Amino acid sequence: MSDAPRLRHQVCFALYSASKAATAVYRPVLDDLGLTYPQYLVMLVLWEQEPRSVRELGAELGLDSGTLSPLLKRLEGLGLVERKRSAEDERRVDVVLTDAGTALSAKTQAVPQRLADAAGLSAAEIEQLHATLGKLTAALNSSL
Amino acid sequence: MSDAPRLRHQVCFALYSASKAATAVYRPVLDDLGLTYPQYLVMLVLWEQEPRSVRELGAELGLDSGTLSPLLKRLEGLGLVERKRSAEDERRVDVVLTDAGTALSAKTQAVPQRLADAAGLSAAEIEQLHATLGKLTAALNSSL
DNA sequence: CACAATTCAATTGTGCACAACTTATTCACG
DNA sequence: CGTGAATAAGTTGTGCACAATTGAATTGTG
Repeated sequence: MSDAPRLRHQVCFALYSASKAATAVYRPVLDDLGLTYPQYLVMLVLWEQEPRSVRELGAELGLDSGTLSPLLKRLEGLGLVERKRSAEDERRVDVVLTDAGTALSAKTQAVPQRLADAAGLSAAEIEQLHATLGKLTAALNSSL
Repeated sequence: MSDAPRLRHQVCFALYSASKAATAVYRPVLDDLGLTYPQYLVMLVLWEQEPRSVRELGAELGLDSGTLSPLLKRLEGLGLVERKRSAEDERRVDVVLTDAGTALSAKTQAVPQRLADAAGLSAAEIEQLHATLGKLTAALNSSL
């Protein structure tokens, strides 16, 4: 019996639980903005730079068109983004922010602080966690 | 523009990406076993101790009956578990392993090693990551 | 230039996550 | 003891994640 892998010993489960807990902390704040967590991630990418094709968004976030297409349709329904076929390459769909989408950025300043407040970790621990997760994700993705 | 939170700086996104990458590493192995990752988590709990009520499984995994009820129905369909109303408390449903469910444990020995191999982190780094994630999850969950 | 291979986005289908609600059972307290 | 509160599991509905497929546009190569 003790030769079976145990739940509490699995780093994988620790990641899964931490990720769920983090999005749960964000949820009430994002609810006020009318966004889900993945929608917020897409908006973050667009606030940094736009227009972005569906493919570029997917590369940044690690999501495919099967996830992004309906998500972007919902963001468009909310009036936050617009989608239009690229003129140069008609395969591409460029996603741009509307005025409302751009304006929403100002209301999200407090969002990351929420996690930091609830984390119960020192700035140094956060920093190290962030660095280790980055190394881990890169190594895991390159092993596929 | 630079006052907007940026994707790469968000620990939340690092957790989200790492968790997805970890389950992606597990996926081909679990596919061979005919399990999804959440189904594997449920089996891990049952291999440690059974029977378990739906509520107990949910408490271990942080999942509610809305997620577990259909998942357990699928595990039952695979012939790995059985569900029966508890005799003492007819509100409860006890989940027990079938012989096939118990036997499956032997085939999962190599699963966690897969992640360790692909992680590219030292044992010490893994250990520290695990500890930090545990602290973080506990703090986040208690802040809700 | 023709046309096969590739790329991009969308769609379909399965399964997970979670909120809200329903129903059945048990518990608590008056 | 009886009834209202609490608890357990299930269902419904929405949205995300991902595999597989489709169809349109582009690219590369002969």
